[in-house]
Amino acid sequence: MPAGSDSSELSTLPASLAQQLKATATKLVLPSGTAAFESGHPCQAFLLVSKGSIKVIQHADDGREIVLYRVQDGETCLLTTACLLSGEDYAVTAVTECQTEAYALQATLFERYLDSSGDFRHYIFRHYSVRMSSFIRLVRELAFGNLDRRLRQCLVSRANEQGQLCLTHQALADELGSSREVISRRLKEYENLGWIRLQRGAILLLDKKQIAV
Amino acid sequence: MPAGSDSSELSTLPASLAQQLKATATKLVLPSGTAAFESGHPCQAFLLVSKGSIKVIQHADDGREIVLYRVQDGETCLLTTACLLSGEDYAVTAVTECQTEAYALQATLFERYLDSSGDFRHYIFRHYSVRMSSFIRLVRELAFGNLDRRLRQCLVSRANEQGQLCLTHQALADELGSSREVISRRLKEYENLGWIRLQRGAILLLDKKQIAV
DNA sequence: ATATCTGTGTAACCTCAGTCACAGACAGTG
DNA sequence: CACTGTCTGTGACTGAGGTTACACAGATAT
Repeated sequence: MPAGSDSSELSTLPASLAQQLKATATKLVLPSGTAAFESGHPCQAFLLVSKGSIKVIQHADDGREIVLYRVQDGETCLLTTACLLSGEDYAVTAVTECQTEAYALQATLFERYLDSSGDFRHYIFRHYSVRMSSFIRLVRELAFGNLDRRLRQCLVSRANEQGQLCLTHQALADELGSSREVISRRLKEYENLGWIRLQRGAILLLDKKQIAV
Repeated sequence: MPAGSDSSELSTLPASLAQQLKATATKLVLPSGTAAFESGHPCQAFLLVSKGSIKVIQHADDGREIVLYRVQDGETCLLTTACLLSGEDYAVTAVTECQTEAYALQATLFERYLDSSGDFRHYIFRHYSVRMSSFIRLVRELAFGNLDRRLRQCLVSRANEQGQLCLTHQALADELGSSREVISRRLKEYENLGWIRLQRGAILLLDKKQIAV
């Protein structure tokens, strides 16, 4: 998550361009839990998140789900870009995780920026690269990795500076495409090992070093 | 060069641009089984396959492997693009599956084309979109799907017009990130169901409709 | 023909993770 | 306070798929 830690508001874009984008786009303020877009719907606008967080989810037939990635401060949704460019419908769903501010750029405007602004292109391309790498990692973990490692990574990467996560076991299961009982079991193990302390609706990491392997 | 060469060579690019690219790039002819690039190595040039096929592979620690995607006639390697743009090393390996012709474009040249040619950009972006969708599908299948469906899809998609595949069970296992015995079992089932006929080093699809579900 | 290599068939086993069922535990509400 | 919904803990079961171990068959080389 190093990219997201920037001082928010499209900070990786030159100020003038960011200004211009904001001026031509529609500003949205989405409450927590809103669907930014849904699987099966057509894609109409390019999305730029200026503040907040949107998680992009793939649903299984049986109700399970897995988080593919997050779009946070100053980032764009790559799948939106992909859908815009290919004209396909969304194959995934996106939900805000907290109140989120975003700019929606009409498809035609998006294309115009893409053609006219080198900075904008670099910005988009850079994101593509990062996202691609993260997908590769995800595929690797899913194909060969064990849930154990994925859960541990998830704990570390989602904890705040104090090593605390305010997530239920179910939320973690949804994040990883697993089920609640499995996660509860694992977490209990970690607690017995002294790595974490479990609280209702929260987890405290006691030994980040041990967890992150 | 016969006029027909355009049909297989970078056909989605305007002829003039394809011409220009070829002129400024280095042409490579790689025998079957050559590593086009390897995990851990830096990325030095943009790759454009004009003829043949390169498979991009992710290795597990235990020797298993999974094919992430293929780069074929007229396509580019997206991970190469991603690595070039982000400056990261390759995290995967690429191996030619047959004698393959490709054009290698220096990183600086690549960036120049990206800046100067709208056609080139569209070409690159289009590919990104397609690849992205396929990754989403792969993640979905890995996270929730069963091997059965993946194997069946693989059989159908890799068969020639006569419904024949010249692949060993091991090769199929490597394609799917599974192991030989598991694949052999499954294939035997399919044969008992009358869907396929097994031969040494080859598989004959008898009932594509049934298989592809 | 013998030896060797590669590919396939199969049984027994093991592990991981998902599911079912249920019991508490905590927090908020009327 | 009791009631209710949400969250967690746990045991028992199940199934998919990976692993081990061998047998054997077709191909190729000596």
